[in-house]
Amino acid sequence: MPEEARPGSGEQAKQYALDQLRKAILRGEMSPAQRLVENELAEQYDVTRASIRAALLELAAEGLVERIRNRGSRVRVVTVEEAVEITECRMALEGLCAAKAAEEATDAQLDELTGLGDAMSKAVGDGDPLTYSDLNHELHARIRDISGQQTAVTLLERLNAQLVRHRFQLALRPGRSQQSLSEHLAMIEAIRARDPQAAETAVRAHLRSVIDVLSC
Amino acid sequence: MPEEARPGSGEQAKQYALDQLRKAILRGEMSPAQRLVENELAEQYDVTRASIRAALLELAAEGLVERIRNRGSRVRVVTVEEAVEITECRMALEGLCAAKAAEEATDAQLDELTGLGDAMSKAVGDGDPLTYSDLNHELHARIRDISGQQTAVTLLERLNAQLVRHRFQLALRPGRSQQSLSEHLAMIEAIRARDPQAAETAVRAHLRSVIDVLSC
DNA sequence: GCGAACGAAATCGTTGACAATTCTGTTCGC
DNA sequence: GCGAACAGAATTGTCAACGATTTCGTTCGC
Repeated sequence: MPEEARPGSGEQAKQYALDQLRKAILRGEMSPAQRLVENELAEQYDVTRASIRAALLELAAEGLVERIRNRGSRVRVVTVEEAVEITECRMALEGLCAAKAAEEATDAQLDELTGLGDAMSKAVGDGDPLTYSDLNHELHARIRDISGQQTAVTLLERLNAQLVRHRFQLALRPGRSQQSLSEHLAMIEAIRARDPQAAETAVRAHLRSVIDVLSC
Repeated sequence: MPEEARPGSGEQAKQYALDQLRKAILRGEMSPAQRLVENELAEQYDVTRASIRAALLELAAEGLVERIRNRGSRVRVVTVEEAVEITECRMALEGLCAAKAAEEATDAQLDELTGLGDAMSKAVGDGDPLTYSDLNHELHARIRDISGQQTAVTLLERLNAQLVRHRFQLALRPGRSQQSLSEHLAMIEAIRARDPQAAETAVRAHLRSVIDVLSC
């Protein structure tokens, strides 16, 4: 355990604890369903229990941890059924974002998407599923940002955070990258054509295929 | 101010404070952008400041209040632009719910929707926009529930809570009820026909028209 | 030997006080 | 008269201790 003191004293303890905890959960450093005891975390991160408590409350609102009255907190375990539900919601919301992105993207932004597509093609060609997975995530994030739909962006970021554990599984399936790649390229092409309807359809088709892979 | 003591001592103070505050905000008892001072609220609801604090944190996560570091909390003011964004997200998510509802509704549930439609027609015929607005809300809620998509239901409930203030405005526009009614009846008809595609389209058309009314 | 009541340990919920930050009204210098 | 520095008040953020609830191991009765 590193137990390093936190850097700037001006930094707020609760925010620090929140960031550290979220990072740890997203990195998968907490095993699923692991108990999160407030006292232990307080000592580990060198903040008071009240700060940990506030952070855990916020993480619970984000859906990353589960709190049970007088019984403590655990990292939330997302079942396959929930992962499917979450992906269905992503389908709806990312479809919206893609349509708006197709309408509002600047030429520079379109070039950026094209570049991402090329990098993804290369990663698949090189047989590098980890890099591909990262680029995959970056592409979805860029489309969200380009849409300018702040409400949808916030919702999607929360939803995605809950899927970290299922993402690994998905990325490493043999043959998955190839299919995924063509779907992603279709998304990019539709946005480049500034065709909202086609962009939405492409994103939905892609996430539909993610759901199919998830549920088997 | 009633300043009544809370009923069961076994009830958790934070939960009590959270419920009371949420209710007060949803009822519009807090004027927009009103400052929410932790000490005042603590005294008003007869709980400690820590409980109020935890409740405010949770409400902030729900998007009902806004917190600024060292400056306090206010009830969040939803601009028209944000209301449009929120309604766009509703369009995506309620479209999903309607499609699933069309697939999974039982006969009894379909009858219930039909009954709601009849009541809505009657309310419009009677020129009773308030009752109509309530039924409107109930219909959307029932469709959500029937879909069984718990993730979408949770997201939608949060989004809807943020729109309370804009709902009144909308309901009282002259002639609005008639158009809204026909859109709602179309939604019900599509679900009764167990046609997911049509149901989604109908819901989207309805919310698209809500957006049009909102933005002018 | 087995189940139910009991008690100790662990953990969360709550409390009141203290420290840090921000805002506001005032005064000083120009 | 006007803007900047300053002190005071108000408010939030943090802390350590106390009280309540749940859990788990133990013992008692049958």
